[in-house]
Amino acid sequence: MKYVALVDCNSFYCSCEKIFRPELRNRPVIVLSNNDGAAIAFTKEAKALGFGQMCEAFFKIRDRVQKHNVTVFSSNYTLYDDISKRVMNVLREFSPHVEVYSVDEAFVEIDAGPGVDLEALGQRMRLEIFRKVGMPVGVGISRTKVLAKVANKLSKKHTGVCVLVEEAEIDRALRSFPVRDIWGVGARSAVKLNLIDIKTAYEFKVFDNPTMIQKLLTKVGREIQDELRGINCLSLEAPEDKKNTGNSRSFGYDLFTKSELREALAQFASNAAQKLRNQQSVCFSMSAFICTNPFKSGPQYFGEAGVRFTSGTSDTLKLIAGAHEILDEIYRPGHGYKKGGVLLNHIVPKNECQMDLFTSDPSDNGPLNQVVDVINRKFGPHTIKSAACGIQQEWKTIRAHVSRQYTTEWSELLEVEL
DNA sequence: TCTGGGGTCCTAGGACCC
DNA sequence: TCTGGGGTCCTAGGACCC
Repeated sequence: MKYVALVDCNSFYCSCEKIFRPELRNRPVIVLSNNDGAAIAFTKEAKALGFGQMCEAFFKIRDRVQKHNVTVFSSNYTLYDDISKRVMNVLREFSPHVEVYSVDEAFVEIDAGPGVDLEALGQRMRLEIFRKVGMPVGVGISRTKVLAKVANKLSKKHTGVCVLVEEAEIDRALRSFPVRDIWGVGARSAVKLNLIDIKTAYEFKVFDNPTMIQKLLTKVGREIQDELRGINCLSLEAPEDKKNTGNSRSFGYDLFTKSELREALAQFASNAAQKLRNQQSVCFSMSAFICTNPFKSGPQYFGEAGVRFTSGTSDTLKLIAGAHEILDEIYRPGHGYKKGGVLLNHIVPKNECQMDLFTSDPSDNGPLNQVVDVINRKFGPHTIKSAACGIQQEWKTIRAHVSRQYTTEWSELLEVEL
């Protein structure tokens, strides 16, 4: 019999920070977004103090944070990515079929004979992950992905593991489970369902009018309904190459000059190009945008445009040139720009790339990009880069409370006093 | 002063083809 | 007054996820 487990890390970003700061055990911790702008992750101790509203502006809660002596971190994605990889590797010891769904959660296919104690299996997963990585997780086990998500949510209230396999126990759980909390049912869909008097997951499960569900929630909604009934519609997926990718950031302060924006967009284009090369792909078009700060009063501006390439490319220099071409088109003097970004579209694997009639080699600047990648992999990102990205990068994101690269930089390893 | 970043999928409608 | 029928591809927009 096949089951699916959803394993997700508790307060993932905060828990990553706490691994290396044992004195913070049972203490309130908050992690901030890029630019230290908003609070995005909270430990349960922080939530108990009344924090926990996702994306709340940091400046609005700063006083309360100090008053309650909450420890604050800037986000340290290098660290979080590395811890994430370690957690996923432990899960692979339990099953060959692991779908990494996000940085902090994964679906695990479990092939278990009758009589296997799923509860005990879930507990073993928790223990192993905590022992090997130091990360607390919750485990939900059921028959479909959607049900495993439900079980996972309930696991937080229990012992960290929740198994929903028997029809009767599934129904009991669904009866007190709001539709809005179902994976895939967002705010909009929940309103539509409430309007036809469907408030709980159980009412959704037994609502027998597929045409109506199709009309209200499209095919997506119908599949969720089937999954609630124990019918597998969403199988575990192998990781696929990204179909779109990009890089965007808020700036540390408002940018007014074109030259600053040129630097920033060059950096975003470089980062995006790097992602593309990491997955052995090329893109045929790109777009870029710059915009003003929507939280400020006064005239707003959002400028966006795109360029196409006659042949697929993942060349940093070509993408930087593309970003600059777009900037010439969309830049309007006089505005203070708060954010910008670069998006790469029409991505295909390099070896399936259609060549154009006039270019003999699709890997433009191939050797140059290759050697740049090798150097940066060995000596750290940004060791070598295009001068267009600037040296000082004054526009860069503010990270006043960032922790060390404990696991990815020799110079920042944890020191232990004996 | 200060307000995140990066994705996926589905559908409707327009452009275009014969 | 009356103006074909059948198809594909692309894009924008909506909704959702973490």
